[in-house]
Amino acid sequence: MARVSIHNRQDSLERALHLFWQKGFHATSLKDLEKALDMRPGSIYATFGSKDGLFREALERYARLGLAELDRTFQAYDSPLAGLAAYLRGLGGICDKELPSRACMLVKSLLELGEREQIARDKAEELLAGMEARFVDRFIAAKRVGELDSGLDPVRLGRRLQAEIMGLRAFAQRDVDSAAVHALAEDMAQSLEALRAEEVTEVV
Amino acid sequence: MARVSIHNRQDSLERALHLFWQKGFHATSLKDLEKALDMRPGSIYATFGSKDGLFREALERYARLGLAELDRTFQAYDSPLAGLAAYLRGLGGICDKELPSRACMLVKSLLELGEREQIARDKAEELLAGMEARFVDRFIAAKRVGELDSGLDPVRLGRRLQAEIMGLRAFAQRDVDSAAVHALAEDMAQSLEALRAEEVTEVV
DNA sequence: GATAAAATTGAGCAATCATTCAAATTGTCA
DNA sequence: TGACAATTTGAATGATTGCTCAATTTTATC
Repeated sequence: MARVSIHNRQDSLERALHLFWQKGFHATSLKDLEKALDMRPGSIYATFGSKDGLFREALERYARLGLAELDRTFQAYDSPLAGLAAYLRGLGGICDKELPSRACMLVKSLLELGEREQIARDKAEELLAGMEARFVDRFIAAKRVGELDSGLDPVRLGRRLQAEIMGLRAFAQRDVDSAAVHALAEDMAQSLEALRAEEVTEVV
Repeated sequence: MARVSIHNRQDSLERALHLFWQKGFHATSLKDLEKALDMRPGSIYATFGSKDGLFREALERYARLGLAELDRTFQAYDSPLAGLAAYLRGLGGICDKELPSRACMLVKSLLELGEREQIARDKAEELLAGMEARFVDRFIAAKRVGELDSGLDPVRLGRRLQAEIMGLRAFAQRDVDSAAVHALAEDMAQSLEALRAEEVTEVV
């Protein structure tokens, strides 16, 4: 007994995500969003509460899709270390894709947002912590199957990997050759594979 | 035969740099700048032309100071590799300092600025290219003195190092323990030192 | 002290910002 | 078909944006 919405929430979020990822929070105006979502201000506010709220939901969608891709890569490899290396090598092709930005949206948000957007900032931090946890988890798995020397700290390795990926994608945001980014990712992947304990190489 | 300025240009730039580095380009308003520089809009525009122009000059100041610190570190070490590693370890203490931001301002700008601020964006790219060149130069020097295997590519190593630093500082922007950042920098420094060719270790 | 030139002021500009809300619209169910 | 309620609309809000410029102030030089 009521009117039904003509907009699909996930589709709207996808469009908003595209804009926010490309232009950042501050440079994306409500006018931009109105056009991209084909919604008038009232509808946007009735649906998402505020620009901040819409941004936060877009952030969550970004992280969810990113984690899904991460897991998809990991599941394609029996070896945890090989999965991580494959993910890095995949990022090497980031310049060849058509993306709103080559930099990670979580990092862009972390660097852009200040105290005035504290809630969204906290959300970005939380999602980054989730990504870190995923990396740490893979290093723990690698240790369990004997791919990693028992002296190495999975938490430290996970953080290091996250920092490397942040750096790779920030570097890729520069106006550089795709080949340079491929080479960079390859170097990072090889460093990661060099962690492999030599005693169990036959497990690969 | 004319009135003399009461403002020191470098001092004004330092204050503007502090604000821009902390809040980013978009979140820094002219009102903020007027207060920080203790200048009225007319004076700011007469001196720097535009918000964009002021930002660009602040960026240049940031890069100039950064390069100076880089060189200062390098000059303190005879070994190029040791100098680079020391710079990395120094960055590990970034959480302990009082800075407008722990992230690199060039990276913040690279990620935040879009087509509408193309000129400032190009400036950030140019300055980042200059930093990369400095790193490459050190790896070339390391190769010359035999610290580096002749098979390694200094350009590739320089880019890798820049990406690592970008990642380290982006990671440090997260709400993490200072100790985690110290450990991260230490790990990166050790990876760098692992490049040292074993035949000439006595040069250190 | 008069003059000229440079520097500074700050009110005010048009444009844009995120946001609100009363009114209009639309689909559902009785 | 009529009534209800969720949804959408878009004009209008007050605040803020970057910026301009005529008027004023200041100081060196004659």
